[in-house]
Amino acid sequence: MKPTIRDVAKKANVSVSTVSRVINQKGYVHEHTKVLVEKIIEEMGFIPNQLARSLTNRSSKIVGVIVPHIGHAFYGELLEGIEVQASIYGYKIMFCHTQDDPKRELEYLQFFEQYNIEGLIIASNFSNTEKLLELNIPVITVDHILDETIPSITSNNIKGGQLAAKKLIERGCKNILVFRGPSFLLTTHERTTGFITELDALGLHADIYDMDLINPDIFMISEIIQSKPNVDAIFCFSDTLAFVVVNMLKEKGLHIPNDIAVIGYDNTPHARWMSPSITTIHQSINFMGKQSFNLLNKLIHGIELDTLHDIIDVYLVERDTA
Amino acid sequence: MKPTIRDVAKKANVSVSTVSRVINQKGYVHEHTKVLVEKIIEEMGFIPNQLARSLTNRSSKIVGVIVPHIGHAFYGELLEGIEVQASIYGYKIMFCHTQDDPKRELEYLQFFEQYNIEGLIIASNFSNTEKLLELNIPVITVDHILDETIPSITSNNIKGGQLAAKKLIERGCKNILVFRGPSFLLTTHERTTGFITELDALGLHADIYDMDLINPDIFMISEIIQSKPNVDAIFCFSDTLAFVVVNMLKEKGLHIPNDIAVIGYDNTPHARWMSPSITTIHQSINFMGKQSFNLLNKLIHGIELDTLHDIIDVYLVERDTA
DNA sequence: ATAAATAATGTTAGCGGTTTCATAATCTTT
DNA sequence: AAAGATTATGAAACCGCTAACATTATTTAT
Repeated sequence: MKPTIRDVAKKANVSVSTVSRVINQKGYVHEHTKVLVEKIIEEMGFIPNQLARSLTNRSSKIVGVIVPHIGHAFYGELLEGIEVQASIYGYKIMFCHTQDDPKRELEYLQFFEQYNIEGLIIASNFSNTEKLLELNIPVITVDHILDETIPSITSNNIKGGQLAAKKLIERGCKNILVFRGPSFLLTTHERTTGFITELDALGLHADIYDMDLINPDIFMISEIIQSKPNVDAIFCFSDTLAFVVVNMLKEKGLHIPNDIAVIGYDNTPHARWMSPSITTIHQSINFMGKQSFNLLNKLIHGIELDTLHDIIDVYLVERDTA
Repeated sequence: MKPTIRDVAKKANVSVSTVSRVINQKGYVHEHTKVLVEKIIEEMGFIPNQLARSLTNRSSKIVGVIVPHIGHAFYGELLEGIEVQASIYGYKIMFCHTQDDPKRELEYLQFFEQYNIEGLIIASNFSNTEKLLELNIPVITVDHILDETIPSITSNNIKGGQLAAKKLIERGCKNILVFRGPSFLLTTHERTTGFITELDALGLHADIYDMDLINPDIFMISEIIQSKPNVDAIFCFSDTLAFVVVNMLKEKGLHIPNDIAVIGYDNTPHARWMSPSITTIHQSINFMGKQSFNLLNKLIHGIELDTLHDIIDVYLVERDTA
């Protein structure tokens, strides 16, 4: 059986509170006894039971993270960023991937509550804002904004759209297609807005299509490209999409970027490996993850925020497709 | 403040033990009082505190998962599989990505212990087998075998190698290159063995190179291909690698698969989207994840195992590169 | 030297549950 | 109707730890 604080106390011939003081480095304890207790802790391999600790302090040192799909590169990287930062501050993360199922979201919210989690990071389009606020713990959202009052970390999607537009304008493109994401996402709207306003300023126009960013509908894409023979640029809202598009255009014998330019989004490794390598908008997903935890951490410790909604910078990575 | 079991008991005018019996559906409790208590639980929104529960039962309902990098598609998918299955059985998962740092592994092992995790799934090349066994909880490994006594879920890498070899032999390839993974991985050896034995049987030979499966060294690959002008097949141990290779070969104006055939490994989405689409060995990573949890779950509940080392089947996905 | 302040340690009551044991109420059985 | 079995409930100890409070030992100040 694992040794408890009482076992240690008995062996050290002191009271449990003294041992507790030693572990927590809190309150008075003589150097002598401190050394002794530490030696015995070491000897017995005593590890304080965090569950019991949490019960008394109501601080579990756990934060919850909700993502739609952990298997997707974006969320994996995000989670990695969050976890790295969390571990620095001694926090463990408990995660849930909802698969966009509101039932799972709710279920997990309960689980999290049962474990006294100290804060919650939401990267899914959570449907139940009220339940969230009932939680009475700090909550933040990442990559989207659920509510004006809930702090968030988002990417500068407007700038992302603008950068892409500027690049295409600079190339002299006039006949532009936008393969954007699903219209219910804030990111989709922001990128579109950024892109369109730049074009508008020059009286240019773009045809916009809603797509699945993760599992591109190859047939649909093919149809669209087929039906628009004189398009000279396509702005894709994910590298995955750009990837499929570039392959398709090459198949048709079109020269990229001379006949048609392509800009992707995300700067995934594949964008660099592709030939021609894909010009894309870089988002620091990992950094967003880190900042998410930092934000939550401030909230947990009652540190005042400079901004409720932090926006992470993006930049254009110039490569061979535009 | 969250209501506790005592709050419920008071409001229902019963003792805490009765409420406990109701929550756990255990022991005698009159139908009347049961209904009453349930109503009040509902009313007050009472959720039993799992931390307190764990303390008495020593069952935290948490399992730990250790992966090297959560940001990588393989581990993301694995984790997704594990989590889906775990949630079915009411288990939460706490994970750690070690970034191949043994210090982080040890650190997390301690954390896990503090939280009384009930079992541990290891997908990293854990360095400290003794510490692991000291843990006194069920441990399994996935995608590799750490120790003959530690149950595992692995992929049928030997068959994977064989399938690739058979396919290339069938195409009449004679001048074969293998871009495999790092030599310290079991998977690397198994796939190599499977591949080579098939070739050996026909007196064929292959040149083998060790590579980083995740961040391919583009320059090195290019050098090798350059220096071997009459190669007619390349077997890559990851789709990522195959991806880079295919792009490079296309660049050189070689026809795939007629001039040179390529087989990848993993069956990632990109393999399908690439043009030409990549012939590859499919591993059900998600399924491996599910099976990992199932295996661990059996161990946790003392259910006897049929096999200590379960091997998940693979198959060849025929596409355009071979 | 004595009071006051500080340091060192122990006792004990929780935290929010589960569980054993005791007791009371109800139902069988003969 | 009395004894025995079954059902229903409560009191209290305990899981492993923290923290408030009490107590004693040691300094420091006057």
